[in-house]
Amino acid sequence: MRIGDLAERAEVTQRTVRYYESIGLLAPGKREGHGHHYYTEDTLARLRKIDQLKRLGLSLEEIGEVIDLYFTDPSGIQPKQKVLAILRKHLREAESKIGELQQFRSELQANIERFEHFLNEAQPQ
Amino acid sequence: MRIGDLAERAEVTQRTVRYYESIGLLAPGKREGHGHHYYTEDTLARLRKIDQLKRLGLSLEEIGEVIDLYFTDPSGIQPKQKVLAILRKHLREAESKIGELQQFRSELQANIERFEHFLNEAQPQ
DNA sequence: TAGAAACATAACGTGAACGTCATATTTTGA
DNA sequence: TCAAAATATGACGTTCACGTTATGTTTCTA
Repeated sequence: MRIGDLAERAEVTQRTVRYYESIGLLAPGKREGHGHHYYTEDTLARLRKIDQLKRLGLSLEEIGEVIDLYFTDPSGIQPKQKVLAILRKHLREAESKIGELQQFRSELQANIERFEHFLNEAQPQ
Repeated sequence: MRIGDLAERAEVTQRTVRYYESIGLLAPGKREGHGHHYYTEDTLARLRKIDQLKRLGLSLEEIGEVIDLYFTDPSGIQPKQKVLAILRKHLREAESKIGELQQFRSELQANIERFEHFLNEAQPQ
């Protein structure tokens, strides 16, 4: 199939397909000479796997580190272990961000109180 | 004074001064003809006020919305009220982000458990 | 009155994942 | 066979606050 069909079936834009090709996430479709690119069902499966991993919150770079395993490890264990490690890292990062935001929030609250206090002094009543 | 002194006393780079001028946060220093720009203590005070507001977490755009009040309202009440409104908005945004991150964290935890479960089934022992 | 120091201005780079033209070529359908 | 549809390729835009060259001009100092 050509890029139009591929993109439609994968529910992405043609731009996305080309972008993935440009960053090496997807092999460019084969072609004869300088004509159009032709893709197979394998490319479609790969695009769908990419989307699935994106929905888990992986970046394209992280997806690039695991995607090949999905198509080389027949047991499916290796890719899942790697994804698991990435998810655990994300969990740590999320918890760290939550902590930072909570810190930021309490600083904000303190500053708000300072301003409120000042304005109450300046404008009694 | 010229930009070198100004930047040094304000503890910013010359690039920062010029950037602020380019986005209208700072009036360009006066000059005669095509020579150098000359600044006064007022500019220095303005840069210090900008820095102070940055440390409260305001973006340059938000600072642009309040900075003039600091130099036109002698009571200082108006700018503080506006900053207070912005800080309250930041507080709401921070709380919202915390909520989203907590949601994200629990989704991550659920996914991690799924993966762990699968891997335990596949590789008993 | 040079050479040095300071300054002015322009322009690209940073990060992620594409969106959105613009232009040129290929393939298809009548 | 010729126009229309699809595709290929390139390049700029998006967010924020500047950092970092690069090149040319002005001011200062010995």
